[in-house]
Amino acid sequence: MTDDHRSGCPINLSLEVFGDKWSLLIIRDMIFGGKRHFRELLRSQEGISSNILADRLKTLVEIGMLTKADDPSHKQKAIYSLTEMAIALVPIMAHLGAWGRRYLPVTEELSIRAQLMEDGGPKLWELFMSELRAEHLGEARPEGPSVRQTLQAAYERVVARKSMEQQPVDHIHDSSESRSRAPEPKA
Amino acid sequence: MTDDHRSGCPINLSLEVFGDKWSLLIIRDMIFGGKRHFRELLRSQEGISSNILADRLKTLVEIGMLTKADDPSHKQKAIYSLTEMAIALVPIMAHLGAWGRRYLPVTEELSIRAQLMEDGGPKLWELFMSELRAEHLGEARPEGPSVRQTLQAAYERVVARKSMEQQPVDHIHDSSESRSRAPEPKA
DNA sequence: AATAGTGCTTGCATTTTGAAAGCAGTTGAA
DNA sequence: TTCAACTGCTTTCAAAATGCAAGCACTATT
Repeated sequence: MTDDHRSGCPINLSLEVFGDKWSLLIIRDMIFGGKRHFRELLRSQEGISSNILADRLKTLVEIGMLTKADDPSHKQKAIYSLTEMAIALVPIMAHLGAWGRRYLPVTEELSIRAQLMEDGGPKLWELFMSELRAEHLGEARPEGPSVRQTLQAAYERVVARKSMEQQPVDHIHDSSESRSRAPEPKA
Repeated sequence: MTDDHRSGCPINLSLEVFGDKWSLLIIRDMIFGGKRHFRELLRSQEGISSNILADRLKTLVEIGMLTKADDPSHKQKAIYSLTEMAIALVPIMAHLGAWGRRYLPVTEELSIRAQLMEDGGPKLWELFMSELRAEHLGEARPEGPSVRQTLQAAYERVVARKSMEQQPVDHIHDSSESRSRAPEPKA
């Protein structure tokens, strides 16, 4: 049972599910990064540690946002899949990305996907969701180029351009991350 | 300063702002409940404790989601106001509510607002946001009936109906909360 | 036979959360 | 003028969550 919720409010219940700093990032990496394995998810931008990842994956499976299965190619590999419950978060991800892009100090390369999602609007989100259903639930893959690959390509183009602009040569002498908003104070 | 973010990803940065169990509930109570004072916010459905509330309000003000001002009517009262940054969360609240309603064990009375928001769609959200800008930012109030009052009235109608349906008489003999989905197993 | 994965688990220190009580004022009614 | 109720918090201390580092029992590759 364990039906001890703080209240039956849908917003509260949603927060009980992913009101923490990691759960949504795992879903994000599965949706936008196409990650399916533990070790892949461990290499997140934000550096989740293995015990936390293990705990969250377990919880997400219990809740019904993910399913876990054996990978036929490797006896020790597990494959995690999104359920419809998790795929239904795509619009929320898009809104969160748009909101963060507008009000928070995002970097250009890590927010280009959010921008494309925002520009694409609900139609693109639906297409992406169909694609995810194909990948994770065995449905028929929609026609046309993959949304995830399109987003990924845009990301890589930004990374390439930025490394050209700032370091056309080969020696790296600075590691400060450039933000796409709020340029350096003039010291 | 304190620019130590885990990454410049907009979803990550959003979670750094309200990736916890309480911050969004405070915003929810201000948006949908019209609450502006500490003691009002303390009486949340979920029972936030005063130290957590104080801490979150402080953080939300620092981040720029809220502003704090003296209440002219009482020398010890503070009034909290939403900024545009917080008002821009209305669509996310709507999506979160819709998602929770679909996948989690919500109660009917606490999810009727979410249903009306979902039915109303982006047009209603925009109207609600205008109303909040009037209330919190001093802009001109949109014409027509108040969205919040409409939602509140619907909530009260459900509460009234449910208390009629289940307890037409006066003695209460059961305190189990009825959920609007997942009826009791037939034991 | 050695090396590089595989999904985790185990300690253990640090940080965050949470319930309860308290506090220095202010206000409104008797 | 006294007093109870109310104001936005703060303090205390226990419990829970988080996070880093290391390790583990395998499996697959070379």
